[in-house]
Amino acid sequence: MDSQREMLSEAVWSVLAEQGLDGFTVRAVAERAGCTTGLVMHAFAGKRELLVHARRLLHERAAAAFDAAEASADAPAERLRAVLRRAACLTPAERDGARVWVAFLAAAAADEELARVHRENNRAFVRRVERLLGRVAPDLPRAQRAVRARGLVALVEGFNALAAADPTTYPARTQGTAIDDAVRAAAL
Amino acid sequence: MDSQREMLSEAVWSVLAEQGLDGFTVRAVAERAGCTTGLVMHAFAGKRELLVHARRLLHERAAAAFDAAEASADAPAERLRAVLRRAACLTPAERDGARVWVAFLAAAAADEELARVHRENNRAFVRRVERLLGRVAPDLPRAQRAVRARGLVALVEGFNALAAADPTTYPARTQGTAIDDAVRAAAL
DNA sequence: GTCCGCTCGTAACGGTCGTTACGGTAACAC
DNA sequence: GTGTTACCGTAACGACCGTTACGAGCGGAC
Repeated sequence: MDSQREMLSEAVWSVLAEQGLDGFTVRAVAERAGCTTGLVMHAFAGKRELLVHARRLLHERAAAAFDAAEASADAPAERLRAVLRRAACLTPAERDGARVWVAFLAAAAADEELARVHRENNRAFVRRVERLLGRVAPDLPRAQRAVRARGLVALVEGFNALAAADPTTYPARTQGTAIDDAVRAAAL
Repeated sequence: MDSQREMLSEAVWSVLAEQGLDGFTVRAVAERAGCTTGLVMHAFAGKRELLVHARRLLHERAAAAFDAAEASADAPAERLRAVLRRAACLTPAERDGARVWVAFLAAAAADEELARVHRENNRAFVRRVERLLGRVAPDLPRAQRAVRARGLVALVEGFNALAAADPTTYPARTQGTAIDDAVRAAAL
């Protein structure tokens, strides 16, 4: 069943957010999901496939959230701003997502398939930002647009990584205004 | 001996850069250092202390490199630019450092002491950027300076994290020009 | 009612982990 | 030369890991 795989992937997120990569074991996921390792190993071929599915599902949900954020505004600059703010983890609940993201990134360092999934997802996000930035500043040369889009992505993901470990130094208000400033600067 | 602890910490970096957090075992570190687990456990009380020492040493070396970068220029804007470029991992050799940084960040999610060390180090870096930015734009209100400094730090660390996993999408030239643009925008 | 196939909990296996205990050995005082 | 001490390699222990094997339970086909 596919809904069970999704439920298990959500358990993976929960474990990663709470216990980090070290605490991510098949047993911990099973306990979090309220089942035993038997179900986990029945739904997935192994631990690696469990991680990859959770990573892919995370991206699918994020992409859907970005689509909704885009549709929530009309002005090009407002659309870009809405997507970037959505990518940033500004609420405490979303901060768990940032911890999960860092865990996936660290896991990708030793797993080529996870690294490939990460690259695909991040490149899709870069293309989205490039497209939105192209609407905001149509006269911007392609090369400059590529640089500025990557800068915006790095800013947001950097905030995510840093706020996951130190939310006091990187509160939501600071992230929000820094993102707004960066969007304004990129549009010039 | 203290030089042995440094040598072991360098072995920790090497293992983290090459095999990630999963490959970080006491045995792997010993093999990389050309010794056995006996020496490792004699030099450190346990695996956790080994990680913490490697993290602290990484910060000390980075701080020294930042001091040197600051001293390499006279103009305030140039100093800020030099420090931020030093913080970014632009050469292939430095990219290992970014992978190590991501691994430490992920490990800090489950280890409060590692998280504390990370926060201390990152806050020190934020203060450094704030101080340099204050020289570049003395009239900037304190609150705005705090926001812009954190934005610069997030940009650089975001580039590090993203380039560690996908150096093709985030080449050195792109990072460098994005950082230069951001410094210019922050100085206004 | 009976059989079958699917689901998933249970138990165990081999392996690797962090850590501990112990012994060999080299350097040094005398 | 001999005793002492600190260093560190060796081996092993208990714990926990991913994975496998197996069987109980159960709904559907006929």
